[in-house]
Amino acid sequence: MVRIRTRDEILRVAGELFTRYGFKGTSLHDIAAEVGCSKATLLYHFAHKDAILLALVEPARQSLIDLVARLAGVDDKGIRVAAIEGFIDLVLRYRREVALIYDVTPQFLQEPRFAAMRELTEALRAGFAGRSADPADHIAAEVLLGGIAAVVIDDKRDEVELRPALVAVARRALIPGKD
Amino acid sequence: MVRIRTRDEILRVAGELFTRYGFKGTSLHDIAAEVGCSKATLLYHFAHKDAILLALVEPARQSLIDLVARLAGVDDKGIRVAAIEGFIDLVLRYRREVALIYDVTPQFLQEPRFAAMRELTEALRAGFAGRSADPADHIAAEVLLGGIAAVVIDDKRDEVELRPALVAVARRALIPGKD
DNA sequence: GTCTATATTCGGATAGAC
DNA sequence: GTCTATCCGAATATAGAC
Repeated sequence: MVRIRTRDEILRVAGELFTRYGFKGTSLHDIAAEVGCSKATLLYHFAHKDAILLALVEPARQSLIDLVARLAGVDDKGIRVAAIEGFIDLVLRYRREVALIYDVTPQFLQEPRFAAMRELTEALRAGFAGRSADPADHIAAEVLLGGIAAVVIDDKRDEVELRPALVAVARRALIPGKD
Repeated sequence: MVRIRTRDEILRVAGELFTRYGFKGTSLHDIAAEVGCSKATLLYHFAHKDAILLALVEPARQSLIDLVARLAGVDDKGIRVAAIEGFIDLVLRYRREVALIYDVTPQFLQEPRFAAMRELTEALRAGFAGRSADPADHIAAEVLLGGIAAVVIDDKRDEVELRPALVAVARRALIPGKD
């Protein structure tokens, strides 16, 4: 039972170090030292360094897939509110993972498993824009998508304080006549 | 006259490569090969790799200092519009430099010359929030600041199309009753 | 000012014993 | 499953000739 615990411990430590020093700023040596094992042990549990990060962000990626699938079933009238609240809930739940993904972008967008991420964020963007074809709505959606992500990464406030403020600013910016 | 041209050429090439492959993704070898000189020549003109990037973003940094100084003289009534338009004009003018700064953040925020950048963006943030003390206004300002930066970095549209859309979404989001 | 050659450090990854 | 030892490549930076 020590076996499985080592793997979990690697993920825990790597998550902390990647968050604090960035992915490139954290070496296998750093992780091994903190875990109290050798680099070889790291690479017994994970094929390579990238695989550690992939494992860390996998739950967030799955949640994004679920959200996009759910939005596909929402009609045009409710799409903006559903996309805004769904996205904000998602990034607040996975703040650390969002920070990690932004840290390694765009390098990881070439990873096969992350190539599909483009389509996912594009679907989300369309939801923010209320499925409008107007470029101005498209741009506004991008501003909010990027801005909300930036805030959950940098801001130290907790989600209880952030959530209503984020929802409010997104609604003002994206839904006409709602302020 | 070849002397000064080599330095300029290094900056030109480094700007391209940093933009395309990122700062860490570009080695001195890469730059030297593209310029057609040796790594040693690079380090004759610049003390180290970081100095090349600092030189590239210096004009943008100066413009930000100027903008913040200008905003200090604007009264509360006009501060939000002045901050919004000033910031958007700035980042549209220095799109490449903004992308570079975001690429190397937060590592470079520890650089002495860039430590002051925190105060600068904080002043800008206060302007976006209309100098309000309400945390919700603070958060909304952060969303717009980060979102606008994200768009000028990623979006391929030209500034003629981006500028009015960015100003419009920022005004809707930040200035009550103006949509 | 520019070069070649090299020092040095560091990082990811592998081999093979236990 | 975990270790020690080691390899290999990459990258920044320096030394010294021209």
